This record gives sequence, C-alpha cells and structure tokens, in this order.
Amino acid sequence: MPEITTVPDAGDAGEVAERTVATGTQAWELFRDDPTIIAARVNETLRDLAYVVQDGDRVSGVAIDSPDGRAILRHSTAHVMAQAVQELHPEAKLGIGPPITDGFYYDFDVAEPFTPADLEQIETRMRRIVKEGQRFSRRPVSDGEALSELAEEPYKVELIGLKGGTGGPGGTEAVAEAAEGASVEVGAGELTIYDNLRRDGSLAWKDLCRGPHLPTTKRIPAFKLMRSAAAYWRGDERNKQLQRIYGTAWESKEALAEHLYRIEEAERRDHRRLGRELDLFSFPDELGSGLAVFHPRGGVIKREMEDYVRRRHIEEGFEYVGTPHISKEGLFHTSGHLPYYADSMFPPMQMEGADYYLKAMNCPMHNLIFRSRGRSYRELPLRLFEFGSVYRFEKSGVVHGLTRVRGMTQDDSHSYVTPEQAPGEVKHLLEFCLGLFRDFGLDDYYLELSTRDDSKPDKFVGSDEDWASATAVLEQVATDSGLELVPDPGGAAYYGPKISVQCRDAIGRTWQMSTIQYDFNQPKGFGLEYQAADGSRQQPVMIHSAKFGSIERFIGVLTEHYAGAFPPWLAPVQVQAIPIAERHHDYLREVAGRLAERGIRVEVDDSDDRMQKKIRNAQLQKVPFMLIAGDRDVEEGAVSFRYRSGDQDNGVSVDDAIERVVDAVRRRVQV
RNA sequence: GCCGCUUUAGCUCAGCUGGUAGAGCACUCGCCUUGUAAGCGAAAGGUCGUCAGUUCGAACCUGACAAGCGGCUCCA
Repeated sequence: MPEITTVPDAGDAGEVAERTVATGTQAWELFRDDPTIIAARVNETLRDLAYVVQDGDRVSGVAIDSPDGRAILRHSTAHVMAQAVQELHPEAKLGIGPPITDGFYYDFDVAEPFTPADLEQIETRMRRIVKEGQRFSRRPVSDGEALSELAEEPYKVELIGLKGGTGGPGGTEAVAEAAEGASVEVGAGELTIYDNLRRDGSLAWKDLCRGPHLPTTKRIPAFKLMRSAAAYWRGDERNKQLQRIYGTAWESKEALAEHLYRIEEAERRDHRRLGRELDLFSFPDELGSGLAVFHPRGGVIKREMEDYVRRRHIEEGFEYVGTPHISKEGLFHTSGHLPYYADSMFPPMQMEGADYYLKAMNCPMHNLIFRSRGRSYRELPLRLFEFGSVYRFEKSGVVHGLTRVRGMTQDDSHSYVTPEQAPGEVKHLLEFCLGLFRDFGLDDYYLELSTRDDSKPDKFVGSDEDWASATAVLEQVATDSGLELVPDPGGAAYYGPKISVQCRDAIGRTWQMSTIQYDFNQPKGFGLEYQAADGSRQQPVMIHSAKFGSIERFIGVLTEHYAGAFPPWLAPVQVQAIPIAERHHDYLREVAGRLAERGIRVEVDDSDDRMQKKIRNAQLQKVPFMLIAGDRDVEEGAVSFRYRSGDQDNGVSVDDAIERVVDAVRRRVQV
C-alpha cells in the first residue's frame, strides 16, 4: 500500500509535525484521540472529518467549541431542524439555513406559520434524529443532477441558478446577507448534496449544502429552538415571506445554559424595563407610538447630559441657537429633503393655504441663520448648535424603546467652513465626540464610514468628484484616529458621506450614536456664500454633527451600558439617607441639607419602613451611596457609608462622607 | 409597512369548555421604633386596550383599530 505524507498543523503552538499515513486515510483518523474535534482544516479550507487526506496536506483539527466548530455545529443543527420540519410538514419547502451569531436559522415556505406548539414538536423530532446518529455524507453533484434531485425545492433551484451571481460590489446589506446565507448552500465551487444516512445506510434526508458538517447528528450536544418569525426570501421585501425558525446550539449543556443565562441578563438590563423600574421614562399610549415622556428621575439624566453637552459645545467654539419645530414645506424642497424623505416625515398640516411640516432635521433652519446676513471668511468656521427636536414617521414595526423613536432631540450642530478648513473641522468634531464618550464611560465603540452606493445614483446627489473628495477627507480623519474603522457602503446621506461612532452596549449590540456628515449639496441648494479675502463670493462646506446622536437613544444605550447603575454624576438620586429609627431623622436631614448645599441630589427615607427595607429599596433603585445613621453614628457625628456594591465603611465622619460623595461626582467616576 | 404573538389593578401575573373578576408587590391608613436586601394588619384600587358584531349572556368567540413584543424590510 503506497503511503502519503500529511502535515498536521499544530495551530496555536506553531509546531508543524510531518506524519506519514496510508493512502485513503480519512481526517478523523488523525484526531481519534481528541473527541472535541468535529471537522478538519485542510490547507485553510474546512472539511468534513471523512475527508481523505492527500499528499502534502496541512491538516489541523477544528474543535467544537472554536468559532468555526460552533458554526459547523450550528449549521448541522439547522439541517437536523429542517429534516424534522419536513418530516412533520412534508409540504414545507426549504429556504436557506445558515449559522449566525450564537445560533442558526432555517427558512421554510409553509402555508401556516409555526406555532409554539409546532416548535416543541419539531424540537422533539430533532432529539430523535440526534439520537439516531445519522451520518452527514457529502456527495458532489453536477448542476443538472442537483436540479433534478431538488426539483421539488423551488428555492434551492433558484439558488442553483444563482450560483456565482450574487454578492459583488454595491450590494445592499440585505442582499449581502442573502448571498451570505446562500453561500452556505451553494458555495463558490462545485455543488454538493449532503445525505443524512441512518445507521443501516438508508437515506433519511438530504439537502443542497456546501458543508462541512459534523460526522453524525449524535455529535450535537445541546440545542434549543428559540422562536419563529417571518423573513422575506433573500431579504427583499418584494419577495414572499418565509417562516424562519431561530435556534441555538452549543458544545455542551453547560454552554447552552450559560447562553440562556446571558439572554436573561440582557433582558434584565433592557432599558425599556429599567426605564419603568427606575421611574425614568414611559411611552403613554395617549401620545402615540415612539413618543417618550421623561419622568423626574429620567429628567435628571437628560438634564445632566444637556448641561454637559451645551457647555462643551460652547467651549469648542459653537454658538447656541434655537429654531422652531415646524416649517412651511418650501424649506424642505430647498434643502432637497422632501423628494427623498417625504415618506419618513409626518404628513403636512394645512394652514392659510400653506403646507407645514414637522421638521425631521435641523440643518435647513441653521442654513437660514447662516444666510440671514452677508458672511465673511473671517467668521468661518461658523458653528451653530442647538437641541433640535425632530419628528420622523418611523414605520410602525421598527419603533423600539428609546433607541428608535418618532420624536427625538438631537444635539445637532452645523459647522460652516471653507473647503480648506474642512479636514481640520472634521478632526475637531471627531475628537469632541470621542471625549464625550470617555466622559460618559462608554469605551467599546468603533467608527463606521458611510459612503455612496454607486449603483443607486437616484439616492444620492452631487458630482462624482465632490463625493470622492468628501469621502477622502472623512476617511483620512477616521484612519488617523487609529480606531477600528468599518466601511458602510451605501449608508451615506443623500447629500454626502458620514463618519459615525457605533457604540457597543454591554450585551454586544451596536448603535449609531455620533455622526459627522460632510455636505457640499445643501450650501448649493440654499445659495450659501461668504466673501473671501480676495473679495470673491465662495460657497462654504457644511459639516453636520450630532455628538450624542439623539438624547433619547443615548439615554437608552447608557441605561443598558450601566444596567441602570449610573455613575454618581448621572444618578437621579445620588445619596439615599437612611435613618435607623425615627429619632435619627433630624440628624440625617441636617446631613442631607449640607449635601444639597454642595449640589448633591439627596433624599432622606423618612418612611416608617424598617431600615432593612429602606436599604433594599435604595439598592433596587441603584442609588450609588447610602448614608445610614443610628444612635452610634449620631453620637460620633458620623454615618455608616454604604456603597451600591454592598461595601460599607462605618463611623465615617459627616465631613468625610460629604467629601467622598462630592469627589466621586466631580470626577465622574463609577462606584 | 409585512408575518406571528400579546394586551386583565400602578407593576408582575392567575382566571377550566362563554354565566359579568383574583393574588403578590406598590399606593393609602393603622400598629410596630427598628443596625445592613421585604415587620404585622386593614382599606382602597379594574366598564378585563378601544369600537363594533355573534349570543339570553362575552375578559373568554369574530372583525376592525390602537399599543406592545419577536423577527423581516427600513433607518436623513
């Protein structure tokens, strides 16, 4: 028997050992000592363990708890789910079933949407398939063979026809996602079908798939179906909606349990829930969807943010202005918004023969301020700033807590600059934004560069040259920042490209917060000009920027980031004074009075609850500091200084306690 | 906007096949006067999201609308 040489790749250790094995050796034989290996990486390509190694192959094992291993596990579980669905619902047609972050999904065309009871039934059937230990068996097929074998699967047939035709530059995110999902099915090279074979070798099920897969269904340690939902075929709302089932799969029951626990944790820090529990804000039905009211405690956070950002804008050379909430429609024609965004604006109100719109953006109004008199180059950069309340008619299905609302306040600014000043101004604004993130304790973020989609010229205005130079300015500044920069093709505003700060909250979701947009179009539309040093009239560039983005969204993200335990400087109540008995009320009122003189938000809990209950209430409200006083403390002129964490220092003098609180607030530290 | 689900007291939830509502916490009032996450008791609180329809009778069945939730699409 001829022998061939393979080179197992030791991976992280960096050691490469040569090994000579018999011809026909399959990858699994190289890893028979390691039960966590469920696939092989051969010359950078992922393969089934049934792969027959070739002379010179570099082979390393893929562990089930590695990122690739989990993706293979999840994709294999998606197959098992699809098999179970078709066994229970033979009429179901298959869409696509890729692995995703933390799980997988599979789309089905079925007459009736799945019910929770259906999901349970499917899960039960899946367990049976897992128990049967069906083998995933790879089989290359020609296009013709695939088409005839899968003639009953119209969506698969479409994907076969699509092979190589998806993706490419300029695709929207949705198309890219569909293409990504489809790539799991058809890949780039030859077509393959995976047969699920029972122990006796009979065919249980098959699916068009690029693979690789686990060796057998038995290797699925833990999974759970999460929910069903509708999704448009290939991510296009003009297509039919399929029924999608989401599931998750993990390398062990423990890992699954941890994942489910993380989901519960995320629910506990959901700002919609904390907003109610901490009495921060609400969304009264009477107002309508996506319209928030801030309660006194949420109002404190909002006010601290506003005070901060107003002061910072003034420090950074901005001038505070004010503009109304509505305008005659002509303004939004001049700005160019109406043709693009009429659907996203509240419908107009008619009055005295004119149509008035609620504003969805502030820039046109700032342009009017710029244009209100002749401007000199000496005034530039001219920087206008305000808290602009804007209203956007978000589709009913997308409204979400404070992070996607219909009425919001932007800390909006517009810098009017010469083209030469633009790079410096963009840099200035980006540094401003990053400083703000630092002060608010958000440190997990990245930049996104949103550019024009060249394949959709009707969505963008302006010349190619203008777009290219504007994009180059933003890209340069973003790159110089040294921060992670993610491209967002097609995400630009119609009038120009933008940099945005995408913030990750503690549970990994990302939100667009700050934006800096380069606009060479509106100045033209408004006929903005300044007189240059040589006496000529020149057109300024305007740079739009919002630092928080929207006050509402920022509060939502901040609430989730801190899980409601705001740092002292933002906490609605900074100190809860807790008397042990009624005779200590006056003592603590005096302490509270001294704190209030120092600008501290302090409350004395003079209810007739037990002191244990008062502590519990303060903890539940996530108050950072509790000052507790009983006989001993009064005697010593001290307090028991309890932190939110449960740590406590007893016998702290009142002077010291006040300084501790004031200092923590002043330094904006978290405690 | 699309698909599915949900809506009962301030909050979290019960309420069997249709016979017109219940708990815990919170709130109010008493009692208790307390040393590190829930003291005891009482009272009060709901035209069961809204409007129609079916029925002798609707929280429950049907429809429309509204709001919420999970996705999809969208997001200046």
